[in-house]
Amino acid sequence: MADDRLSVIFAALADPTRRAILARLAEGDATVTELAEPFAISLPAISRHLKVLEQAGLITRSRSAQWRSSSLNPEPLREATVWMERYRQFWDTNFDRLDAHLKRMQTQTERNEK
Amino acid sequence: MADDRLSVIFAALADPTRRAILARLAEGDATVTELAEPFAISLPAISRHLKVLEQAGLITRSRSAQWRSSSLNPEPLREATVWMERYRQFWDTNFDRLDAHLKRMQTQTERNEK
DNA sequence: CCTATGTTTAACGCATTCGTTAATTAACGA
DNA sequence: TCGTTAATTAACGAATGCGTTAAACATAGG
Repeated sequence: MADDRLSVIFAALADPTRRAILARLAEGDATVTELAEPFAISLPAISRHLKVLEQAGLITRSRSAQWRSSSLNPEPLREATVWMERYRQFWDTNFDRLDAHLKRMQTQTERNEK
Repeated sequence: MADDRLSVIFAALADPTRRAILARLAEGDATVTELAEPFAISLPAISRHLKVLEQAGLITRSRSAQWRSSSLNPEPLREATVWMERYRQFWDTNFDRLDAHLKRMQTQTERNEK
């Protein structure tokens, strides 16, 4: 994987387990064990996923006694979205075209039904 | 890599060469050779990148004689953004300002094009 | 100090990714 | 038909990703 920031962010998001972890953290901070609970994979595997998310800046971590709490940091998601914004105009216009197309189809169908 | 749709999309975006190809295609369709030109990598490597982008649905391809033209399909970017929208509420308050800024930019661009 | 609990690190295997060069396929055009 | 151009496929190697189990580390608390 390339080591530029956006690549690291997208690569971190390219795993469903990691996206699920982010979804869980959106509901509140959690320890490693809590985060691991819904998954059928080992604790070390979760630990690695957290490291990936941390390196992408998507989570921050704090220690309290032997527990390490993770919390969501959505800033990289904003960065990723900013990058995609360049294409928004593109997809909006495509949608307009698709929408118009669908409307024409509908009109045609209605005519055929009469 | 997991084979769910979002994972495939994010994985496709996790490579700077592929993102550069998308950026180029935003300016208009191009052949494989044209797309390869800015990069110091071989044509087969570009061909593979295009395959990855195609499988992610980010480009569509057409053939005319011996040239294969690629064109941007931004729909998967919309999907990725939709996924990220869930986290928008967590984003930096600066984001609202940025978003407003981007919207203004777009409106301005649209005006300029008329 | 010893043990239990939470988490990470080490060491390994397997699959995938990304690049290469060489060979192959496809289509045009003299 | 033959040579040229465009692109893909084949075959290979090095690096990375993701999982495992076993061992190590860190802290609380009797």
